[in-house]
Amino acid sequence: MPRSSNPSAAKGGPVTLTQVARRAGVSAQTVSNAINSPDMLRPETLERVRRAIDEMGYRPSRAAQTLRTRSSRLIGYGIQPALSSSPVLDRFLHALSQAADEAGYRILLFASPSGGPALDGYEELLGQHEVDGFVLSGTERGDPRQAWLTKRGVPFVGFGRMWSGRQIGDWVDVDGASGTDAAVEHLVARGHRKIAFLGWERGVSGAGDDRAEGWQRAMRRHGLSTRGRRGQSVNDTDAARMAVKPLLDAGATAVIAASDMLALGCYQMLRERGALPGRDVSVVGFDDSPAAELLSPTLTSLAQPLEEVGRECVRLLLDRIASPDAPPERLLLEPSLVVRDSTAAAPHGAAR
Amino acid sequence: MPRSSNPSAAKGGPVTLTQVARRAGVSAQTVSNAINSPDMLRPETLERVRRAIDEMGYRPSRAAQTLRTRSSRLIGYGIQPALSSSPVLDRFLHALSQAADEAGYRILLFASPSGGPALDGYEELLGQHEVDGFVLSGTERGDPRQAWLTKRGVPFVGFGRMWSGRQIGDWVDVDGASGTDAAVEHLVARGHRKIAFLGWERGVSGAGDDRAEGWQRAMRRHGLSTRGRRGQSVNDTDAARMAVKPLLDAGATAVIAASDMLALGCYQMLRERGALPGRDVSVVGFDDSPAAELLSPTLTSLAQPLEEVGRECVRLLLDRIASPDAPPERLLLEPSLVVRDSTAAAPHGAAR
DNA sequence: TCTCAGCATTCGAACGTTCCAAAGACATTA
DNA sequence: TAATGTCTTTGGAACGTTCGAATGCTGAGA
Repeated sequence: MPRSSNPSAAKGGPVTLTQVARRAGVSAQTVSNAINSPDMLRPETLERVRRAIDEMGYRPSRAAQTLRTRSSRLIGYGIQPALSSSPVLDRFLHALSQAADEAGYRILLFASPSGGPALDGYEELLGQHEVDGFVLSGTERGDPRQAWLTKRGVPFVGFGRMWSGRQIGDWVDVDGASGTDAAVEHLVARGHRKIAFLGWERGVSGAGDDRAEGWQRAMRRHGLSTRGRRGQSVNDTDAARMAVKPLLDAGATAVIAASDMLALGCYQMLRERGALPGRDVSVVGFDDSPAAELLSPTLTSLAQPLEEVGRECVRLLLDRIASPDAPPERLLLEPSLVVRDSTAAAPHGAAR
Repeated sequence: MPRSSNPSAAKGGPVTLTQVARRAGVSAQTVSNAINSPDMLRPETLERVRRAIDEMGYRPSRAAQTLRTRSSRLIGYGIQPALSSSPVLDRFLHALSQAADEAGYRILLFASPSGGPALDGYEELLGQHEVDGFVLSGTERGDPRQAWLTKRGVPFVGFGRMWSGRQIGDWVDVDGASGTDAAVEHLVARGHRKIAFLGWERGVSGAGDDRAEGWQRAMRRHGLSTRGRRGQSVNDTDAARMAVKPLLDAGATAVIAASDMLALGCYQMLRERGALPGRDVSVVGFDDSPAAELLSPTLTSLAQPLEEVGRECVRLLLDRIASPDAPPERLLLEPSLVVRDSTAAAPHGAAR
């Protein structure tokens, strides 16, 4: 017999444990056991209970479970207004939500006001015992949240490491340096030697410095000079356009940008000079934003493994909830280079 | 005495209603009343109870409230992978979350699989009585969710109207036609006559057809011809680049695009022809995505009032929860034209 | 036959809140 | 004084689940 489509709406309120128990001819506790520790039951009884559950379309009430077990199976996430306008956050949120679902948890959103993360929202969710833990993102320099949560013994995981001071708590992050390093490898393999880096100003963004660092170390490893090959700009196509100019003037045959937005600025300057990205100068972006695929020529970019980040955030958080005193766990994941049309072999004669 | 910073962590479990009652020298019920219907208490008693609540840092347990009142004060939102890659959704989510917070509700996320909205997630949340209602977005032609939810009597509000068949349930939407109409007005006031529209293919997107419609009616109102002024493209800068070419060849001095992405394609084609957006040809985008401000020249674009949409979604949903049988309410909000550098007076001599 | 495990199941209580009905306090009126 | 009414407060039960301890059942060993 197929499960009836919506028994609970048919009459009265929702189906309860006790009703299922009556139907299966067992006690309520046994039905509970059938769900939570099935191997405690005699196979025959289990089968009978399961049939009753199925026929009646029973679903345990989350509220009652939460009340009794003191665990809501909810993860709090403070959503910030997209000040950084990172194309990453909403994809991350989907990945996070999916990973949580698979673990039997859900994401509970609350609005974090703009202008620095306030702690009020966290306090309120905790006070009402609504969540079992938090996932933080958009962590800034001197972010107070980690210390605050640690002090109260609240489980949390950050997406993003601490960029200043000592590390606190668990986190998952993407290894930006390793990404730009791989981009250099990719370009070197295609004959490029004069590889420039276009990033943000030094010191304002930990992630930005990290990405520059990877480029630098890979260049050094190949014995290539980085002098005069590093440009700085704010995250704005026009500023990027200007910042990339001296790099091109110095003969760079490839540019690695710290974001797709910056890469777009490179595109504009190249167009102005009558040069074609890919054919004349190779360009690599960072984040693999939706635009990367839509630009023409399509943009080679470093994709953050957001699904994996989401999965690992959930895993680390659940581990932390299970054992609050275990040593902190930190995970650095590799971005992957998505090669598209904006990178190709170095123009002949420019190789050295 | 200031409220102690974290009483519940100090010792034992969280503070309960009964503990507060004991301290204030009243019954538990009275404390409950102090919170839910304060004017039932004698002012003197109320004051005493309030002090106790404050001193002990009491917060009601959401789980117990939910169990007793059968209302979780949670709103479900099925988050979809950003297939449309609309820059709108994460800003909407923040607005929604904020509006919900202000009404004492919260947003509960669940992952909706890609490739069409499946109903499983909705079923599961309902079965466990986790949410009081849903907010839908990314509604497509023939979306089954509205009918399904209506059949089970579940409150919901859509962000986006039904584009095919008859309207079902409450919704809030942005009046795209009114937006493009306003864009035409803006351009006409600056002397433009040959105003083209670059949209998506007819019939694939209700919102797209709507935006075209507004352009068309405004043109007609001003006695301007639309023949040969409408271009079609998929949402891709390269396709847009090609699609806008014949429009420019036909002498258009302004282009209204159905999305910022399409507008970016216009920029590219203009650059190729040595023309400058704003000075030579005016361009208007749609959605006011973060990129609009970062392009150079900055892009005039139609901004959706997302904060208002979020607020109204919550309001309509709560109304629906309060009175399930009230007639449906539908709201069409106006986008606002954000004027930047890509629109200016028509070049002299091209005015007619 | 009796005792002792081991297993499967059940019983009673508890989680923290709100609903409902009833009790108490107090002033007003007959 | 007793009856009536209004305003404030209280007691007991219930929401649906899981915890901990206790029960009944079965067969092995003495």
